[in-house]
Amino acid sequence: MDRKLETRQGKVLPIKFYSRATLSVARDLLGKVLRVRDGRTWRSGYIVEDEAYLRDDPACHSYNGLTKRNQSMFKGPGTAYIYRIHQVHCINAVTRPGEAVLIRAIEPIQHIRSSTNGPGRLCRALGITQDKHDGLSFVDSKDLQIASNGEFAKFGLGVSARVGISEAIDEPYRFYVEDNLYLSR
DNA sequence: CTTCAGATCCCCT
DNA sequence: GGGGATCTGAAGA
Repeated sequence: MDRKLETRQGKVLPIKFYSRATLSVARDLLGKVLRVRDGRTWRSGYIVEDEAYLRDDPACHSYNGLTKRNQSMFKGPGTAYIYRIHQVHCINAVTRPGEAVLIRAIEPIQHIRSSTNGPGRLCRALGITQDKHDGLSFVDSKDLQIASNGEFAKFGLGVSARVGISEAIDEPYRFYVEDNLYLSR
């Protein structure tokens, strides 16, 4: 990997970053680097769209408590929660117990070969699967990380209702980088 | 441009 | 047995 790309990788976010109010974490994840190991290098992109899911939130997978599927949501701040829906994988960053941020779109940085606008598509582009990555820690894992490199340009913060849910459909818990070219839809 | 059905299977009730 | 934090392609306005 050349030096310029090395620099662009940035520093892994500490567990402290995730141990905060989920809405704050969702806002602050915009512009951070999501990366997945691909041999000697990374597949990576800037997070440009995400959604918060809270504990007392009918749209949240943990709303009815701990189950087999959502157990990663209770493994602590900075855990990756990956679930499948309709043959597609989606990735979340866990914050407080039972709360998480769904990553919905990334702007490609490195080794991205297919579209990344949408939670299912970005997981496919990065090679993220439930089998390989569910329950890993973004803080400790050598294969799955979120980092800050300080290079993402200043941006306007967009806020809207969440996408694709049938409960709590009006809550303004979706955050995105205004005018970014890689948003979903 | 927008809406809508279908795919397809794992998880939960 | 029913539905889903999705995606795609087809049809309509």
